[in-house]
Amino acid sequence: MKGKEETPRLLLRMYERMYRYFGPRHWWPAESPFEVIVGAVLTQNTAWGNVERAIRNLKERRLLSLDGILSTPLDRLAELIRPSGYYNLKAKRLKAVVRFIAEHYQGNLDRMREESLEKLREKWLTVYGVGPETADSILLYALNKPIFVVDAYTKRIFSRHGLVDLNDSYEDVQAFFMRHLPCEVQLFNEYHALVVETGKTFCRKKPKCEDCPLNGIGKSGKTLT
DNA sequence: CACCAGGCAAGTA
DNA sequence: TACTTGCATGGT
Repeated sequence: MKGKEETPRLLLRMYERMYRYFGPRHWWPAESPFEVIVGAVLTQNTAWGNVERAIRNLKERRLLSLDGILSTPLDRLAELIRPSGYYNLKAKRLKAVVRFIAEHYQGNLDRMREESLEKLREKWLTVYGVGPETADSILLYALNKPIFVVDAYTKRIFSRHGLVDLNDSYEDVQAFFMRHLPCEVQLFNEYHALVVETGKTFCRKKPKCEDCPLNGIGKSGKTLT
């Protein structure tokens, strides 16, 4: 009864700690909403640096567009995105994604933005290669819809602090954050970006927990793993 | 050298 | 519903 009511303040304090440590992340790093969508697929279980090369390859050939990806043969597309890993798989996924945008919205992302968050999420989840995190990343970072993005770092960090369970489902964890945080696009944008930065910096194989901005906060004063 | 990164789908029990 | 496996490059 009393612990539940302070969760919102705790989550905001953790946000403040990360923000003061790292500053604004300026996510998503892309020049256009379409580039966000492509990046969201390419970064699946892949380091962002590898994605940047793949995106650069597409840009150099001026193929980073709906028509560009639609008209590029599958093998050719796979070759261009090779640095991002899983390239055969991701080439198919990119094709499915651009087909979806073309067929349902005439290739117009502004039109897509007019639909409700709930409807869009449901539709994106039917697209081949688009799971919950990719769908939510697109909704938040390409379409500016207020939804909280969960990833592996989110589960690691917040389960370590005793706020969620490691084997909670994606939607469980997402519901936790959306229940306790103000529903604001800008907050969700910065929050997830800061979680990823914190995870990358302190929560990898050789964690330097002693400098983590989240140390000693909340119920578990322990360090991250 | 092994291990892992801003997941997902398909197959199995 | 809840595991398991394949997908693959590049950095540490």
